Amino acid sequence: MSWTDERIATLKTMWEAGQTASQIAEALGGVSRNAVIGKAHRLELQARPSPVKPNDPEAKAAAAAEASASAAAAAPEPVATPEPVEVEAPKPAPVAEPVVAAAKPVAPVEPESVAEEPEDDEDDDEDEDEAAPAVVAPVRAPQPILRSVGPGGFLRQAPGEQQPPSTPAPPRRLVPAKPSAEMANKTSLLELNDRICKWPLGHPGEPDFHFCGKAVNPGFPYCVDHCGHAYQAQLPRRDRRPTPPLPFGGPRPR
DNA sequence: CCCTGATTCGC
DNA sequence: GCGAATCAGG
Repeated sequence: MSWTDERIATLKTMWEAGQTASQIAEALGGVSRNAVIGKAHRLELQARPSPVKPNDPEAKAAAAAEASASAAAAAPEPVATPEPVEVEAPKPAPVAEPVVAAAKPVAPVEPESVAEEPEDDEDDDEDEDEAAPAVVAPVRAPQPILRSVGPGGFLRQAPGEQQPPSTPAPPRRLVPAKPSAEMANKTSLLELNDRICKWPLGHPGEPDFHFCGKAVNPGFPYCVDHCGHAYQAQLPRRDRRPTPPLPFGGPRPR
């Protein structure tokens, strides 16, 4: 498999959405997790909290110098470091769980259809083109956004808990228009934002996979209807439904 | 063990 | 440029 534009776009999107390399690899198909990571680095996509990342430049330099034993000739070590600098930023571990993955790249689209955005480019905020069919914002999400609810695990989230999106007006990017009639009115991965329902419909990778796309129940990632599915009171074990509904329709035949 | 991402290095 | 092998933390 080669890195086509579509595949690269999917990689970028999913990587930035906080999907793990494994998930991305599986969604893309035909590539390994390593391939995804390698490609991501080559694309200079970067800086996802890594388990193994050394973030102390000093230590890193030292380690490097040590490792390359006789390599470097002159490496004047900056020994002067009066203040221990706290570089570490507290990073919330990605909670990416059964996160929804993969917008299957659809048919290539003709360039002219996404040519420009002529109108008044001034849209300093929430005046999103709600009804606008084609072009929407990027999935720039600081943290993994999508959570689903497993049969036993109920992810509760108080409305106040959710960070109000600190990026109200991310740089607007153009995404390909819906190339086919089937995809019209379907909300794709590329169109998710903070105020539309992210409830997945269908299965990732399938042609008609899309998201609910209705307006969210404020403070939640889903619309009111789907919040009803996602957040349920914990029932006593014996009273629980024998087959708790899975958000994605359960395991898929492989 | 499993997972994760980073890095290296032969191709 | 690509990705398997390897490393290393959780």
